[in-house]
Amino acid sequence: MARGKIQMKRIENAVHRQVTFCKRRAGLLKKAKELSVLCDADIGIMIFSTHGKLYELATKGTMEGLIERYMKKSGAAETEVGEGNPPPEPRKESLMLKQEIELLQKGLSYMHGGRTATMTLDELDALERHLEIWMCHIRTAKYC
Amino acid sequence: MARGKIQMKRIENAVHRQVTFCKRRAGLLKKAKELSVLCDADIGIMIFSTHGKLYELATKGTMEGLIERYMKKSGAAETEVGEGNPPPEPRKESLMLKQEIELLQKGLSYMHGGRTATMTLDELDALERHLEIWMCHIRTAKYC
DNA sequence: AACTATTTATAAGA
DNA sequence: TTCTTATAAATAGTT
Repeated sequence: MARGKIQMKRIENAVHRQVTFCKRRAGLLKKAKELSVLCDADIGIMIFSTHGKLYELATKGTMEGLIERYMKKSGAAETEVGEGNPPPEPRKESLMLKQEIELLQKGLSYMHGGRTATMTLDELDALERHLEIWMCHIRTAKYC
Repeated sequence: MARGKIQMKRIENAVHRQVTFCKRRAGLLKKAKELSVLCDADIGIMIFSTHGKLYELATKGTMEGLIERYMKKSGAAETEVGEGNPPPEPRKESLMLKQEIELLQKGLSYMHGGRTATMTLDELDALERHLEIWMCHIRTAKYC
């Protein structure tokens, strides 16, 4: 964009690439802040460099807050889609789903929280069985 | 930036603001794509308009994938919360739990419903990784 | 890190 | 909304 245009492909020279990364990253974040101020928008940006370093911007609140907002948006869309296509036995299926999710939630909080939840051996067995089945399904789905 | 510069503050005229939002949003996303290509970076952008509409960009994989990566980088809260680790920050922990449950719900409806939900390969991979970790935890819990 | 010649983005107008 | 264009801003190559 100056002293000659450049090809839109990965810059091979590593030094060159690093310099451009710094400059353009600064430019991008500046533009984002401007857009946020001018148009009253909330913007979150995550940039992972080639070597995994993270650069971030959240123009309002924290990135976590924006991520939560994002999850709600995309989650709501999924629920709508799911309800739009009624599967074979909706009532039974949703009941089973609910139970499985309940079990898993308990399992997750057990694992994460450590001491905040307790599970009986029966529940642990049930969860393990479920996990095995789920994993089996996942692997089938992946390779089909 | 043309035909006169503008003040860096919220544009009061609503029509004006909307036009600028469209133009600059497009500009920002273009710049992000360029940075991603030129410098081999992975970038996620979330833009919430004044009225809550979401615009997003993920230059690699899905936004969920980038969010997961973000959580790992920024949070001490790893997916593998071992007994030895100190308790993670409560806010981050609950956010991660929420994300994991959301992922699993999607996975469950995918398996049960068959065609009601679709999952990307990235999401399937993520779910499989989670299931493996969960199963490992379960087995540890059972025999201790 | 600073400097500019150019390219790119865009504010205002049509 | 889309196009045009004068001008502001960003930046590639250089020092």
